Amino acid sequence: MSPKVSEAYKKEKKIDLLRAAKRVFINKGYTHATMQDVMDESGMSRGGLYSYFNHIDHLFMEVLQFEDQEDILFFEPSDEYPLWTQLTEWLRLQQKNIEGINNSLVRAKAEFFLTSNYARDKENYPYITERYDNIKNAIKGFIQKGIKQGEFQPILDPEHIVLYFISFIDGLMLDTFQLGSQKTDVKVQLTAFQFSLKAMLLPVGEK
Amino acid sequence: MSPKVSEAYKKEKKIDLLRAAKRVFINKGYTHATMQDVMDESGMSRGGLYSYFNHIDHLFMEVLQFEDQEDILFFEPSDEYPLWTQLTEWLRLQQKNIEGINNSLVRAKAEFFLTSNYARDKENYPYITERYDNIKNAIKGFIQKGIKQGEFQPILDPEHIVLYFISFIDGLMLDTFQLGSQKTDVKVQLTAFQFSLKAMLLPVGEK
DNA sequence: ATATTAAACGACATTGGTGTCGTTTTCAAT
DNA sequence: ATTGAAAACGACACCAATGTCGTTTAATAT
Repeated sequence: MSPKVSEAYKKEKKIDLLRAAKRVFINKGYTHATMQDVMDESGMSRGGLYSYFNHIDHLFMEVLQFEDQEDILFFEPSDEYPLWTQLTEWLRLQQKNIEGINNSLVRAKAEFFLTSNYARDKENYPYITERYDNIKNAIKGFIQKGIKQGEFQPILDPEHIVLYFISFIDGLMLDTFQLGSQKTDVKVQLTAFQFSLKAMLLPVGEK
Repeated sequence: MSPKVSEAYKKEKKIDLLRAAKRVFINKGYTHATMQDVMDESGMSRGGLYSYFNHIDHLFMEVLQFEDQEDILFFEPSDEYPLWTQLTEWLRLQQKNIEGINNSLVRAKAEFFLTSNYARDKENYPYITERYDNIKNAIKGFIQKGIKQGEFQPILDPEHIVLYFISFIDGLMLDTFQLGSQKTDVKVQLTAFQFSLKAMLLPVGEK
């Protein structure tokens, strides 16, 4: 009856595997990563690995969830600083983020979203859509808070600004991954974007 | 000595194959397309196909070149209309373009750029970089012409505006491919983008 | 110590695709 | 018609990766 090891042990082991898998996906991307790679990286045997994850898409999706928790938190508005300041701060952070894109899952994610049948089956796996909605709502909430506080006086529908926001960031990531950060000049693009945002949001107290 | 068929015949045959391949890549993307698919679609045998293209990356790159000729032409400025009018016209065209993204090579291209070793080997295959530079220069030339003619009075460095331009369009395409055009609301995003451009370029005679 | 149980192992059959190569077909020159 | 060249064919050997399953190992309860 009694299991050989504790639940905690299995949880730990699984997290080890996820970490190893993440390293593999960062190095090789999604398409070229194999279960064998994860076995090698983690030291786990074939049968062992398959007892935790029955195929690589499953594994990748678990890595994503493991990762995602952090991302949304970015757009929790704080009351300490003006929202516009928080926004520019966020953009500054993104610069570092995107410049270091080769050590992130960005490439693997893009590949996964483009190629995996799981990712592309919106009916049964609404993951991508939900993800998009989550980040959209986080940013929209942020802007709406700014409106309510009288800090922003947007010229365009906030919803539209948000969509535009996301497209730009996604495009910048994609291009930077492909061409390198000095080619795409991440910093100046983010400056141009900040300029656009200012023209759209008209934050008070900004010249 | 004499070849069995004319040069013209071989050229024709090759174009047939490229067309078939293009259909395959539009339907299946890059990663999931196989030489077998192209054989089926074109009716050509295995050996025959391989005598034209020795592997699928080669085939894809030829499809791209075949396709690319059109793309750059978009940004040949005409003297008939104000450049700003041409720009808004171009954006209007892009809307249709991006909304019909499922019948284009956009997905396959993105996959190829992300995953193919040929695409990612910048040293030996500078194709991507050249492509980016070409489109960049086309748009930059367009803007500079506007400056010279006194039609644009940009607030930011035109180079930066162009980089920003490309990122946004790429991001919009990617997101739209993944989520569908009603989800990303292509039209309003392009409107927002137009607004940004206006704020950056300050076209004369536009309120 | 011993028994029990499931975690971990790794050999194996299977799959899906690749690229080659000897053969067949077909066209055009004679 | 006959013949020679090369285009088109398709069987085949090969490879890389998958997922399974019977066996081994090791932690815990007794």
